[in-house]
Amino acid sequence: MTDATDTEPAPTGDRPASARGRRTRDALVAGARTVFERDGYADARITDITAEAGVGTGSFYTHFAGKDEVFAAVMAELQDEMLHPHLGDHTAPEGPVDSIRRAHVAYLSAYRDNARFMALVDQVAALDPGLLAARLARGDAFAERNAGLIRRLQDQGLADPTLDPLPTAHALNAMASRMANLVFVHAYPLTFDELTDTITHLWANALGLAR
Amino acid sequence: MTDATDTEPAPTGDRPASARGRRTRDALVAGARTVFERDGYADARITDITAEAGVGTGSFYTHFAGKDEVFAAVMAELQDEMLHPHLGDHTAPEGPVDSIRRAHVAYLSAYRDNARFMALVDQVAALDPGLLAARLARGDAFAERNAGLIRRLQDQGLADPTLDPLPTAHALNAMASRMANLVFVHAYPLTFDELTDTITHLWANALGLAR
Amino acid sequence: MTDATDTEPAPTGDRPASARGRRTRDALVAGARTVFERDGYADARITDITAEAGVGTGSFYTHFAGKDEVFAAVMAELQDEMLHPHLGDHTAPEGPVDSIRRAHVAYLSAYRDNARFMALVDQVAALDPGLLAARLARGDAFAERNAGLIRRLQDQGLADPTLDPLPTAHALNAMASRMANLVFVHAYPLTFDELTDTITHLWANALGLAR
Amino acid sequence: MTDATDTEPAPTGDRPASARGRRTRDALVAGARTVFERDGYADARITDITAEAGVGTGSFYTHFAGKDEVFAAVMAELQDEMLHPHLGDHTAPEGPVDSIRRAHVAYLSAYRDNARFMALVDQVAALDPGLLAARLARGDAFAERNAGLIRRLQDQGLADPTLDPLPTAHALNAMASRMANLVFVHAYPLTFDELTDTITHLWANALGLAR
DNA sequence: AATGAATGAGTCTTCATTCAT
DNA sequence: GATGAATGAAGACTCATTCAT
Repeated sequence: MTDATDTEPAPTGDRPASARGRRTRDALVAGARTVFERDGYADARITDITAEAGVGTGSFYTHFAGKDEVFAAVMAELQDEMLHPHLGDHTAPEGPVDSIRRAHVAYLSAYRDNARFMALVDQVAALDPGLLAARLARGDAFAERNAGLIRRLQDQGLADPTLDPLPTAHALNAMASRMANLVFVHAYPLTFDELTDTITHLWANALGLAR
Repeated sequence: MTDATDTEPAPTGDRPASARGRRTRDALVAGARTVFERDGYADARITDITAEAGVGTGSFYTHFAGKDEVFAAVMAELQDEMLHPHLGDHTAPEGPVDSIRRAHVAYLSAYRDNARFMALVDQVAALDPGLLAARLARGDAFAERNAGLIRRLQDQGLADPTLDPLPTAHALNAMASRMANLVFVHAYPLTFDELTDTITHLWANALGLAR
Repeated sequence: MTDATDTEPAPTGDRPASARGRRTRDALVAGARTVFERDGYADARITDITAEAGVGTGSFYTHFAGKDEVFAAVMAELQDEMLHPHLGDHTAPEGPVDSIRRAHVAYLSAYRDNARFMALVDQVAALDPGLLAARLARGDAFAERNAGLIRRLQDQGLADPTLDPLPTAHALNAMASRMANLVFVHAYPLTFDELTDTITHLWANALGLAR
Repeated sequence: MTDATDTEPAPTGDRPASARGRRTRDALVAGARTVFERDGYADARITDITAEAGVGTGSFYTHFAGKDEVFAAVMAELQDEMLHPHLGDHTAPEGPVDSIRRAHVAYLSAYRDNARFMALVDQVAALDPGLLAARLARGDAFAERNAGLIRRLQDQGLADPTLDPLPTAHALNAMASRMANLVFVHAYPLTFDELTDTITHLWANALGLAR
């Protein structure tokens, strides 16, 4: 990765040790998010980010190696809010359709609240190989989780047993995330509830849960 | 409105009149596609495109106003192959599931054959407002068409009557196009047939066609 | 050296084909020489060179990849004037001491006329591995040539036979070039004739030509 | 001249009073030498030097005003080892040729042991007016000393009386120092003894000592 | 006296676009 | 219509230096 001549301190995504450093870094991440959402990834200039953060130009490079790295930092900040539906605990008193609805309400709310940036993530992932890999890995993890649920529903005789759980999970997740994009980013005219209903309904039908 | 000094030819997307002009323009579109697929949209330089096309730098501007315009020209080239599933004629002797499968085989084949560029279209649409509008409009048209089919199936008592046809069509189209992206662009391990089966199966289930 | 992804036109030291290109390149080389002599190598800015040449900033990169390359071009321009003493034809009617004097007069005149730049060559060679190699190779070639003369004088019984010709040639060349530097660059108080006499005298003595 | 706001400590080359300060300064000088020898003068960064020294960035400026000053400090460290040949005492029992040889053995050994840094001194002298003056002054002093010897040898009838002692001393010193550079820095293939012999031989011949 | 994060002036370099030939 | 050298605005990035702790 690095060789003997590489004596750079190599800024990483790590939080800085000192309180001052942490403050500057946080300001940069916040400023970056503002600028990214306002100007998009390609048009965001480093100096706009530092100006927005109220720090000097050079300070950017104390904390990040380049635009891609701040972007990753902003993404990381959102990680927890941004979990794809993982359908909670299927043994809850609620039925499977309720589980599916609840998970999507959580996911779609998070997407709605961060819509501008979520759109960017899709866009930028296509440009940056590192981000792309991370995003695909995350998609795999979500699908794995949901595939587990599907498998259990099949075992209980509740879901269509002829579906291959993993590809099915991928496909249904894709449906949900693209619809979120369409509605929250591109203002497709659907209320939050209509969106939730549509997705829940289609998941339920697709898995053959309906009766 | 115009005066004697206004000599701008104002390049359009129109085919040039002269044979020489047409040849140059075609070379540029072909070169652009190669370069876009190789380097992506953002990293594609005008001079790379002209070099690939084997024409002079300046000739680019005889035919296009900028990168976005060549991109649109490449897209136009693909337009016909690239129709989303529009499910043919539902009165055909085949059943509705067969119609759905046939439409997706057509769509997925086209996507597979142009995977690299299709990925770009998604990417670039997010960058360019003009392209975005065009893509959304196209998505709307596809969805409208499929919504018509769904409505007819509902009228015939074959499809779940509680589904709202238009949002449903959008959602199921989104599922298909994202899965195509996942498999053909990001090499998700699914054969062409497995992909077709999965999507057809999920469409059928989601619409409640299954018996 | 280059890999398959390297599609750059890669500007070289070659003269450009078009007359316009040649004019621009010549202006840049001339401007570079002026700026280098005025500001030194490290302090010479690309924009100063282009301003001096009366061309746009970008034009620099049409012709050179960087500061080192213009510098090499300026050096090449001087190559012919800047031959180290190669002592002419030893069979001339003049005696060996006259040959030595004549060669040094030529060399020292050239050095004097280009003193400012010659000083830079020494300086920059130490910074740039490519230039260093070129300079050492040139020094080797000069020494080889003079070693040939020394060998012939030894064969004729005129020069000290116990001297190893090649190291001797290197050492005496070094003496001449450093003295030229001292006098013409650092203004050591010696007239041109005094310098010529001193060097010629020391060469003659060192080779054992004196009687 | 000074007012209450003038609190600058004005760092000098002086050793600091406190033991801690002395330790830091010594570490910086040692680190600077390492970095200079590794990266050259122009590419040596202050932060590289402090990192190498294991001290904070700011500490550099407690002890030095800039890169040129550390460089001078490293040079000063070498001063004693680095005396040009000053030919000892000509009244020693040994003959003049032996004196010359002995002096060059001392000089060349010192050069060899510090070759990397000696090369830098030449390079940097050309960049920094202060260092240049110091180096020229030192060269003058060495030449003066050797000119004294030459004068005495001439008075004793041992050396060519037609040579002007001072320019001669400069020229022969130049020859020795450039050959040392060629052999020890640029790896010209000559053993230490061959180099010593060549230089001693040429000095002796040039001064007309031979018989 | 030491620290190291912050600073921003200073350059290099790229590349879309123009236009004389 | 074609050409490709010229252009210069725009931004990324570096690193010597400062200064609050």
